[in-house]
Amino acid sequence: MIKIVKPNPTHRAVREPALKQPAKRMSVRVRFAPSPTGALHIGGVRTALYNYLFARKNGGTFILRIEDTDQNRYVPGAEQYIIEALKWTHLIPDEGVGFGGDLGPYRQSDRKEIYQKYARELVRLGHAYYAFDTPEALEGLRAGEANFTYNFRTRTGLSNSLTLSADAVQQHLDAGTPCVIRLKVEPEQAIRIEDLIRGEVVFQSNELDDKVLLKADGMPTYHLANIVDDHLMGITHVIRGEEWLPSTAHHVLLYRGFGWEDTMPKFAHLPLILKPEGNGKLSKRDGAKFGIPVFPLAWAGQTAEDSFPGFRETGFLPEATVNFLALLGWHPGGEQEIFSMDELAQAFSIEHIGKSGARFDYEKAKWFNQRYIQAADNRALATSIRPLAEAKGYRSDEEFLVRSAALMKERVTFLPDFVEQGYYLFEPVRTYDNEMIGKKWNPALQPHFEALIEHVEAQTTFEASALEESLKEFMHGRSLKAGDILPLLRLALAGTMKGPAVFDMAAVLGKTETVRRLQTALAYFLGA
RNA sequence: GGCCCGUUCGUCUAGGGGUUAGGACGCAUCCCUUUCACGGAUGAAACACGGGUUCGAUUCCCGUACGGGCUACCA
Repeated sequence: MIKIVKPNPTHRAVREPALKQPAKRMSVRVRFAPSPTGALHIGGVRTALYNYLFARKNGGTFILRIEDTDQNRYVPGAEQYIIEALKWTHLIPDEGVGFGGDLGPYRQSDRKEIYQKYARELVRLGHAYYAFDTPEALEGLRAGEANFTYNFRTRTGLSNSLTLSADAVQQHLDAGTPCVIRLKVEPEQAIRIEDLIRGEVVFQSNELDDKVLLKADGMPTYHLANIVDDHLMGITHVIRGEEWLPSTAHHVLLYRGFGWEDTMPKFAHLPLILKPEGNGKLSKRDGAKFGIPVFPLAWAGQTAEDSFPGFRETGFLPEATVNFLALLGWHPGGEQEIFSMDELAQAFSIEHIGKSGARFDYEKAKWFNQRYIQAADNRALATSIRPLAEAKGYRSDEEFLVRSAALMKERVTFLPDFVEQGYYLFEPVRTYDNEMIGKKWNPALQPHFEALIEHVEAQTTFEASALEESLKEFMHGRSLKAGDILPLLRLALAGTMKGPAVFDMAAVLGKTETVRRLQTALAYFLGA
């Protein structure tokens, strides 16, 4: 693997192109670049996953860059949330905020001066210009004409360094008049993009507006920051959501303007994740609407409306979450459904990413989780169950949890189900299935049941198969059918007809507890 | 409105000029099991529509419809 060492970009002269190596000889470098405006949406996790898998597949580098250039939308804690979410899903960046790396800083608010320098450079090169129009003035224009755009047609009648005299511009700059820097889009150009997922996409520059590159507060917009950073960080492939496709033409113009087109990254625009029902892309509000998590981790916002449950808290295993997400919009062909992270990385290719939006299928997500729980090691499950048991004040010793996990793993969907559906392994029966008791119990059974309790009490070993053998012998001796006694035994131990094999439950519960439950149940049966 | 993207079972998808259009989730039935699950088997279920091109289109091209995204000094 050839590692290209680059000098610190902040010390580099602006006009020098940073990277001259042909793209094909560079090792793959991809970035996940979320904005810390709140909890990371599950779609964002999928974007991170695809970037991660692409990097892994190609022996490349996966970078986390925080795009916090909008000071108004900054949400405290969001950055930490993003990092924690990536860790939970095992999408560990090789470089980035919180992960080191030589091409930082990786937080855009820490790179403000860099963008300003490049923005001015683009003005000098004639591909950008200062604009002094106030936001209010532009709003007024939009109010008058709904389709108003700041472009090659309208800019000649507006207040900017293209229409003002050099002196007037200098005066404004000296006086510190608030201004932005805009991209100067030249008309009559066709901009072709070779998208790795969609093929050729063509835009006409006449349709494009003169995007703001540097805002009046000195911060760059996404468009400028993204190009400057991708270039300085040596990004080879931009894998991002489809919502960015329309602005990619502007991005290409920026690469051209800076003279970086020969090292421009390749683009791959991912299809969106759609709502479970109805139209449109999955949004955070859909979580409450459909009663499903749409975030990897729970998020506690300022208000109840801004607080959301997460996959983790719902009881999803990270591996199942990743597997589910990976197949939402991508499939390698073939008939395999269950993939480990290594297998995903091995099988991954951008060519197999679908073009159309993928509906968020929660039933499928549940199925994956169930499969992963079934396949999980009992001891690993015990570790996951322990905090849940402790939270309820249940016993949580290793061996007991391991045995409980073994009994319940094939009938749960989520981690908390172990202590909720299977609560009777941890605490006495809360409610009995009266309908079933009505069907199975009759007073004539009382002496047999009493004898059963004695019989159980007399057991020397308390292991499932021995117990089963012994009880079957007991029933045979009294001419009782399994159907006469076993359902009642189950009801006594669990209160419900659902659950693990009775003898397994008895063994896990232990003799003392089993006898106690039989006694309690008998009293209940007699009273019922 | 304008620009851009998309459309195979209900859902996620495989496939690709000639296939009984394959798999998975979900659903239904059956088997296993004196519980519930797991597992196994079977079944119902799809190429949006209209024109081309072609001996032949679900597959290629063009329209239409429908869906989606973008259209900020947000990302």
